[in-house]
Amino acid sequence: MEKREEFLFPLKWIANASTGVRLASELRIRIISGLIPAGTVLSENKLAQEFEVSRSPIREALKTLASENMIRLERMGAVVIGLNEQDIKELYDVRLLIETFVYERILKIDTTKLVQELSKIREMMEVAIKYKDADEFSYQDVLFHETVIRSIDHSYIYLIWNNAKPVMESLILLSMRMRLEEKVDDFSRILKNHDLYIEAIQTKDRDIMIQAMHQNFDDVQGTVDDLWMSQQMLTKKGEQNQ
Amino acid sequence: MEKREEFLFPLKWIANASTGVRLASELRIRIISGLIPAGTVLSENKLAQEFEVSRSPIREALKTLASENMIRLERMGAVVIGLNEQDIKELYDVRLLIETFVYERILKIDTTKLVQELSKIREMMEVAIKYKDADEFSYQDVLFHETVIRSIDHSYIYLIWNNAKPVMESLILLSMRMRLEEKVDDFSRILKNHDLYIEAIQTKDRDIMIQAMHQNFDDVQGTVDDLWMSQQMLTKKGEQNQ
DNA sequence: ATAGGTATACTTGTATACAAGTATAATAGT
DNA sequence: ACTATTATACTTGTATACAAGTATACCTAT
Repeated sequence: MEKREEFLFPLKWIANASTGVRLASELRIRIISGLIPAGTVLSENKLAQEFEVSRSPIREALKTLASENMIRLERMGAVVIGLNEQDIKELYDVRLLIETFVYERILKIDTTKLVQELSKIREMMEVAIKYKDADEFSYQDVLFHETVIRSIDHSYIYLIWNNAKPVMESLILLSMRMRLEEKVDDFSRILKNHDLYIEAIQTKDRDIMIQAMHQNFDDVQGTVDDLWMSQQMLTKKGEQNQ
Repeated sequence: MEKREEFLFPLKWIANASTGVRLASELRIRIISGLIPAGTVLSENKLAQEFEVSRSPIREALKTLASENMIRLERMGAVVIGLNEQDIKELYDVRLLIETFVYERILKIDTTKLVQELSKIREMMEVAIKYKDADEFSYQDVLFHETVIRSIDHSYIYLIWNNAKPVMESLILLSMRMRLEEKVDDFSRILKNHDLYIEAIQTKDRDIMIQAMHQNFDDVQGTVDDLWMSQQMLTKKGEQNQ
């Protein structure tokens, strides 16, 4: 069997991280992309061989993925669960739930600094579009929402975010990569959506926030479609490499 | 230094679990109870010596605790964060958030079986009171809420629950142990509160659910007080054992 | 006395070794 | 042919070994 050295996850995002964290990121995105299909049984030993590391970081990665419901640790082997359409919708349920809660808190605090920070990120996103850098765009997109969530300084809400973030991040990443090739216009639409978010935070106008969230929610169907296409492409590519 | 073999966490709950999981449970409850105070720096080697195990399960436990925000993994040692009053309130924020979401979904499904299951758990709680078993009562209490949450079959909401559950469980456990000694009447009040939950689910009457959640929320202040007393007692006991 | 460097005793992260348990397959007996 | 048993090749969980890096304390030179 030919070894595949290609990594799906941006290496520079995890360059300083430990092997365990890096492995988790790579395995996660392979699972979400469908490159490792649901139902696959992962063995610690085989993974260790494949990635040429010991079982220690592999175990660490598998524990992480299990806590994200990406895999299910069983007696003999870790069974891949992955993400289906339903899961993605549920993931966005949670994000909507969190962000609604966060927004209610934001209404009570001074948002001057937050708005400034978000504006900066927004411009970063614009630059990312200009240079057609889907990875950078995704990074800034996730950072945008993380910044909003962190602003209310609520440790358990942030904990939930941290739990959902890796999956969210991979999902957005895959979606954006697809759109860059097929639906470039989507990027400016997403940018406008973020403008709306900023406006809602600045004006503290609930209606605008609802509108922003609604737009974001509508975009989920797109994400689902992109993921499906991404899976098709990757598996085809995989077959060619056989 | 004299070795303390006393375990705070009910051993029978984790008898079949791996060493790593057992250690996480015990360390968690020691941190929440204040027996291991915030700011303490935990070393993997020292913990391994203290519990007479290798570093492998210790590392596993520390990773788990870090994901629950109980500790913060740093370059040199794991720093204990613990729970302050604010954290507990935030934990209940999340629970309220989850349960509100869950209830909205429950309104749309058939609840016959759920109500029956909850009634069973309610009776278990009654038995636990009768035999003055605070641990059993806590177990059933947590199970009650978990059963409600699981009923809507939402993987990510359940994931959040699973992330918050261990801390919640330890918190309730400590609180119930205290109340058993000082405020026995609280138990019947909690039982009535659960009756209200069941009624709200059965009748699908939002007002009753709001009332039930409100009562539960009011109880948080009690939990905070109990925890504080529990911490006082345990640290005193600790000093005596020195 | 103080600044700078070095030795030392820690720390974590990863690799390897071993033990106990489980599924699979081959084999022996009927 | 089929069933039961045994051998084997896996699996995970835990212990230990090693490597690389970091803080502390001490020691030396000025």
